[in-house]
Amino acid sequence: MDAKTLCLGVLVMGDASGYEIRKMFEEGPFAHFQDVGYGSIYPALAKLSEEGLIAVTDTPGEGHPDKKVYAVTPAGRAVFRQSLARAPMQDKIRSDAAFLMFFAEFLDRDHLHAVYDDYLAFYRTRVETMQGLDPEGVPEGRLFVRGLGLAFYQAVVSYMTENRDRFLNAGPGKADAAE
Amino acid sequence: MDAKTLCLGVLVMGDASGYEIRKMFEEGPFAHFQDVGYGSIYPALAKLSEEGLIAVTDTPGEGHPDKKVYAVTPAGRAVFRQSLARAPMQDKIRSDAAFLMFFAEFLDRDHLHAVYDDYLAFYRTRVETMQGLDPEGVPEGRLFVRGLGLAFYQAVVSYMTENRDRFLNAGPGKADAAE
DNA sequence: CGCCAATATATCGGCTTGATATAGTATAAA
DNA sequence: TTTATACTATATCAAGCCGATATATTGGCG
Repeated sequence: MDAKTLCLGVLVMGDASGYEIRKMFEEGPFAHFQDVGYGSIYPALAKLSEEGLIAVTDTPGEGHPDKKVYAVTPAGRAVFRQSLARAPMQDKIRSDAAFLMFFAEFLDRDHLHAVYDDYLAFYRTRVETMQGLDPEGVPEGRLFVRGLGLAFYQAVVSYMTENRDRFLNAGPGKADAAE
Repeated sequence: MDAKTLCLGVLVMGDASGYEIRKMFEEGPFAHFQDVGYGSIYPALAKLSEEGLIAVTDTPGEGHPDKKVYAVTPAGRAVFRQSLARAPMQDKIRSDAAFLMFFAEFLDRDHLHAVYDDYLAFYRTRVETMQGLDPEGVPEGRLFVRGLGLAFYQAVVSYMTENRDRFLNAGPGKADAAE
């Protein structure tokens, strides 16, 4: 999904500024399956404006720097729906921590230990945070996706808790002591 | 993890060509947590060669077009270990299918149905494929990461199987029938 | 013999990424 | 009071990545 579609997605749920859009992907409901940074959001909003798919309202002052609030136009809504109608691309997972654990033999014990526990702690926090806020009255799609994310995080936490000792106490392996 | 480090990772396990490196990320042991395309691999191999971290051997003929087989040098091995020593970046998941399901109200029933079942079928196949090959004699790290990937895929399959009817038969929702 | 699939290398435009710059506001410590 | 820190907010940029595409050879199938 390109940045333009992601921005439209946030905006069909309600008006927002670039900064607020970013937060949706950093901590909000999209945080666990999509990501976009400012470097993609601002150019995307500019293009969407040019194309007449969103409308801007300038809001200066009000206890914050000037703010540009964007709203989807009917044309934007139509384009968004068309984007969703296309077959989705395959999921992509990028885990540097997994890559690192794959090559456990190349790391010294302490570092591996630290990485493992940081990783596990991170996912544990994620699970707790998600369980904490129990959404009500939201459309079925949002509930479903939240549950999917939670199931995924819980699976990681379970696996890593159960296999921690076996993995960390495995023989040193000695990748290549030489060099 | 940048393309150079990913290539080094494959090469420390054994000599390979660019094409073979790609396959490691397409179907091989890295397929479920990393990805690199030719557009990153070939430039990376060129740079690694320049820097003396890998060595090339040209192998023409032999029942295939000419082939360049790369091998890590001792310097390359050292650099690889240093790369692993750096703190890993946060995991990143990009799921267009999840984004689509999040906005289920915007899709017509048949399309949503089709997307759902394709997605579920894809993960079911993944689980079966991974269960099929039971690796023996591989280092603990590889076993552990394979198990982690399997746990994740199984969680997705379970959740999607259990919640399928609830999700697909939920009220139409009517995103915005107007327009 | 033609056709398709697999092997193999390589490039390129467009987009994303991560870092950084800039600046106003708010809170609280020194 | 001044300083520092954090948050809100927009914006840009180089470096690198992504997906598509070009090119060419070998092997198998009907």
